[in-house]
Amino acid sequence: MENEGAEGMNATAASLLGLLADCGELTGGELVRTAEVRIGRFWTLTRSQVYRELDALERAGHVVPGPPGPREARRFSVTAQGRAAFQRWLVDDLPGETVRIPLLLAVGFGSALPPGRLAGLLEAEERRHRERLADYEALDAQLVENGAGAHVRATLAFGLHYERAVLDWFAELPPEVRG
Amino acid sequence: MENEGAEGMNATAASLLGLLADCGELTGGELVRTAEVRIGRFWTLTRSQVYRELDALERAGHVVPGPPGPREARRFSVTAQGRAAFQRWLVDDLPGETVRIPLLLAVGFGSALPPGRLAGLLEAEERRHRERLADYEALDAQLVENGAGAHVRATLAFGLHYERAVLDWFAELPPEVRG
DNA sequence: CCGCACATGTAAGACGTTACATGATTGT
DNA sequence: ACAATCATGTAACGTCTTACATGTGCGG
Repeated sequence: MENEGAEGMNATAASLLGLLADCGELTGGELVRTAEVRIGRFWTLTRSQVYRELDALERAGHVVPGPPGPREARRFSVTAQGRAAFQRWLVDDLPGETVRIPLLLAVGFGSALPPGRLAGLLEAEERRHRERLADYEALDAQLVENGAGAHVRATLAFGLHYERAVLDWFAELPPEVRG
Repeated sequence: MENEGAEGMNATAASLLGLLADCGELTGGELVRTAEVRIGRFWTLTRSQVYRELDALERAGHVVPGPPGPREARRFSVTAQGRAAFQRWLVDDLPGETVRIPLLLAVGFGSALPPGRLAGLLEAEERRHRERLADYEALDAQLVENGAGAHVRATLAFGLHYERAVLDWFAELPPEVRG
């Protein structure tokens, strides 16, 4: 009945609880792949983080491992205590967003660049965003067909809005900036 | 004429070179404050990072300190070599954006929440974004009056587009998600 | 002249990333 | 049965964050 560690949980660990609460029993690798689909580019998880946090969550009693399968792979499931901790975390400790955009360094300090250089950077980046938007749109159409839940579609909708905003921004850049 | 360390530069160090190239001589504290104004929420810098990277940049010959002022505070300025390294970094090593949005965890896994809880979270977050947008708009008007450069305004424009996109997304959330 | 508030610089720890060794699986 | 391929788990590293000690200028 120990409630230790409930307060000191970080966002990465919390996201694992959310995934397990939603998807049932998963191994470390499955968690990584599932996260990519469910929250994609706006919530990254690497294997190293997953294993480290699963350890911590197990010690805190928020998850329990099933029997070991091939290659020591254990399926974890969330405990009732873990579920409660996740909900508390969402309400009490939800951190703000972190956004870091190196391209803005190039734009903000672009006046120090030889003319033409910035244009190339912008072009490449714009193409990447265009591709992402197309991917998201295809994925959304697919979700609609499969009758996916509103929550999943809402997270994808964020991606759609984000990519469109970035592309709008590109389109509005004045000629002086393009160099 | 040593060109060591040119390749192993990280994004934080690079941003300092950009700032120094653009603003002349600055101390550590001034760098932190200037960064807040120039690239704001989309490029965060903490004091610890700044001092660590200034050390590295000095060892690499990319910046040189002026005479010590009060409390050992030295004004750094960028060298010709540092300028060149910054430009190379922009073109060759510019990393992709990193975006991490904890709120999307709440939305994506919100079906596991007791009804009503998610609505409160969304409301609070929406208010924050509305305030930020208002701040950006005021700041932009100010920049126009002062006849600021196109590059500075372009970075701020990103913030405007971003905040509007987030608010649009909020507005479009279906009732099922609000719980 | 003294105390308060603030800014500076530093150090320790938490977090995220990258690169590696090892164990399974597929196809031939 | 063997080789090639891929996934898994781990360890080492780099970066970011938080919290602290120290020094400085301002107001009484």
